[in-house]
Amino acid sequence: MISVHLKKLRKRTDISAEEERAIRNAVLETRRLPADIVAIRSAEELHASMLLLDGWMARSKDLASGERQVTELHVAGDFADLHSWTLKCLDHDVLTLTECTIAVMPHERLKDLFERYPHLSRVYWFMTNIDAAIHRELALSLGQRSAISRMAHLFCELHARLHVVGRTNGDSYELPLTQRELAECLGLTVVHANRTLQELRRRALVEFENRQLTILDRRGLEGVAEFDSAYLFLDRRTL
Amino acid sequence: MISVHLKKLRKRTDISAEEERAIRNAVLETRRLPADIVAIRSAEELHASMLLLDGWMARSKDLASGERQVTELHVAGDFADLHSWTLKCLDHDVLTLTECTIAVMPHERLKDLFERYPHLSRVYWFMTNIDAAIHRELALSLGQRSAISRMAHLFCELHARLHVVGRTNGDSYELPLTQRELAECLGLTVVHANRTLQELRRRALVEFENRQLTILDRRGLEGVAEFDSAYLFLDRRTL
DNA sequence: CGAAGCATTGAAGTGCGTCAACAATCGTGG
DNA sequence: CCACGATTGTTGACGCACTTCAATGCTTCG
Repeated sequence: MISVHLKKLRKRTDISAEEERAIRNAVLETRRLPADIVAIRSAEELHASMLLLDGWMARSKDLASGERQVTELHVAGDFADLHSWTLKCLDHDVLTLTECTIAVMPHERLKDLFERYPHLSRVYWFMTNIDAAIHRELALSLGQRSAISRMAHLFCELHARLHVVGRTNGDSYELPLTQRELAECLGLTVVHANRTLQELRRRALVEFENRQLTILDRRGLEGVAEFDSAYLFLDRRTL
Repeated sequence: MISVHLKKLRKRTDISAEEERAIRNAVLETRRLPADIVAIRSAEELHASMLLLDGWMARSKDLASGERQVTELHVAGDFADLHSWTLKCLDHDVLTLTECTIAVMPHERLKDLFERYPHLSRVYWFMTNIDAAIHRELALSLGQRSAISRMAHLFCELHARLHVVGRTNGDSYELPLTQRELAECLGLTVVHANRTLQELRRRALVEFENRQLTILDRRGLEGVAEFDSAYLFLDRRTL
């Protein structure tokens, strides 16, 4: 199951067999989490990071009024909170959106792993830098893109990220989010997210039924989104 | 001059004399950059990172229409693009907002530094994680906060960050941004940024004259902003 | 001193939010 | 298997925060 994570890493750089063993040995246990729980509460002290092997998670922050912003979605292969290993506690909650399978990596083991394998230290640092790049693209969306462009952009990004880990089916992929959750990712109200989605359907850019998102017109969708995958750093490199 | 950077690090963790020497030795040269230039263009190949010693810089991304979003402001002591050492090229531009003094740290030397001092590797990884936390707080602002709350939040954040490096004067600090640049940080138009600023003045929360920002009512401002400095990780820790 | 950038103001428009109702779907227990 | 309550999706009417456009005065600095 952890192979989905190695797939993500190997899309970007070489990981030796020995390094792979070391990564696998850093896993304390594999666990299942039910859907719709707060897996990590903001500010709570942490001693392990969670590698998401299956299911969907989200990082979210909220205001006193209850308004919530999802700052990043996580799919199979993502480290949901690798940053907790230096931060010790998080500035946001981590939620499960579906039932999830996670691998638990104690911070102690991560420390050993990174000291023993400086290359892996660079690889994972690189991965957290990609996370930050995703955050910046989100800021661009929330600050400057229209609702329809924002939503189109999210659909493009998720396709690209899921493709890396082999979770797409042509131009289609499973997207188990409610419109409320979608709205929370996009800084919109549910009502407007609904209307925006309808507009994307009306323009024959996407379909979204039974938790399945299908991109009908890739060029068109990417055009509306001004999507350019460069910020996902999908090219191979030496680290 | 690099002492401002060490100040920032030592606010969070211990840096030994030997480590300090190593950091200083990683600097190839110190350089001055004029105001209002693109110091790094997005996607350009990089071989060194820039440590900002004096002046203000900004990371910015823009859309085809020319609309621009500033994703982070940088002040004295900040690494403007530490992430370029694993990313090789950036997903955003780096601009100078004022004349700047920077220390150039070649990626080769950073690699040596981090391999020789795993502790520093963790320290700098931690710093990039703080950057990401700042990004997430920005996403919350852009997605959920009102214009006035966003602006109040930015003023609070900058005060906290400048305080760490000793660049505040009580509740006052130099803020050499035009209203256009302020607007680009906040995802607003210049006109509305102007009106929002006036509203903050009208409520006697801040003054902003001659590039000098003064917080008149800290509690009030933090209240409007829902500001909580936890996401800046200002406490000391062992890494 | 003139030109260019910057701050400010007013009037009018609009994208998205709010409120409220209802329909469709889903999960659960009887 | 159906009944049900709860969650999710959809629609309409209306309101408002922010945008757009356009003009004017104010700095700043060659």
